[in-house]
Amino acid sequence: MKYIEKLRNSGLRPTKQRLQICEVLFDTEKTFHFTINNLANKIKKQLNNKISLATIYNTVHAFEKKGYLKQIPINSNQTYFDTNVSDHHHFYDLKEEKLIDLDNSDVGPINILKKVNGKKIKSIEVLVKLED
Amino acid sequence: MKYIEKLRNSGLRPTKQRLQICEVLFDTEKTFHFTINNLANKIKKQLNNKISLATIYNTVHAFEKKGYLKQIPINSNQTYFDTNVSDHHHFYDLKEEKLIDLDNSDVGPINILKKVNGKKIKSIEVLVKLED
DNA sequence: ACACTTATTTAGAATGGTTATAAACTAGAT
DNA sequence: ATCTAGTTTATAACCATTCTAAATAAGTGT
Ligand SMILES: [Mn+2]
Ligand SMILES: [Mn+2]
Ligand SMILES: [Zn+2]
Ligand SMILES: [Zn+2]
Repeated sequence: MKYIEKLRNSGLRPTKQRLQICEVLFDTEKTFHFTINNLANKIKKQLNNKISLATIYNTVHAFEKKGYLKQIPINSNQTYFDTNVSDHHHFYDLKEEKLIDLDNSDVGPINILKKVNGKKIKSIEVLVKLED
Repeated sequence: MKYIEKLRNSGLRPTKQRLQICEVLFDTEKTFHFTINNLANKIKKQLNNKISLATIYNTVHAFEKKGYLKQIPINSNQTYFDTNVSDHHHFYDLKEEKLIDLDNSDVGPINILKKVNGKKIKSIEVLVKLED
């Protein structure tokens, strides 16, 4: 399996559950945005065996910490994650409650002129809300 | 009282509770960021009478809907609000878990090149995460 | 293959921010 | 003063997320 090495190199044991979650998350043509609930449903459909919700939470957080997933800052009752971990931004369609990727090239270069004493910039994220 | 008209014009009855919350939120030199929990504590300290948590939630949401407060898109277990309703952006200090305003002039002009069929841009919000 | 250690999975309980409920109260209108 | 719709309130319910602790599985050494 192609994810075994990736997991081992990250200090994560390549368990059956993690490998299956990898398939659901990363064996896709395109990257996508999801909530834990979305992911649990997708897993239920695609896989024959059950993975407990606790494991899904654990795995998503482990992958996020290792940089294989990104959390998207957005106000929702559920946390949104992104399998696209490159630097990029988002449209948020308020009516559809859907995220749409904005490549860095779709947003002009962003220059932060203000500095904060002793802190450095870790990330810059742009959220563009859309209405009809 | 200076908030009575403002509330009436918004179709909100100027109740004692709403007027007091207005004072706590808007009778300040500087604008600030808060969670409902923050606000409830501030109210407890500044006021002699009690305002129920339900009323604080109701009022904050009513004010948000009327445009007197802004919700800040950020990943936290609590929702953050802003008494600064002008177009502006934020630093988020990951260690201190604090928001810092970024004026529009602190961020170069942002030009969104991508368009979405039949949708128009409602807002553009930049979140700059800070680490040590 | 076996024993041993440590990581992981799991069901279910607990947590906690937020929202819903429905009864008491109040502002504004007549 | 009376009426009506809006508001406040205590409390319950909701529900995404985290915690717990016991069972299971992976890795390591022999
Ligand atoms: Mn996380
Ligand atoms: Mn709201
Ligand atoms: Zn994305
Ligand atoms: Zn602000």
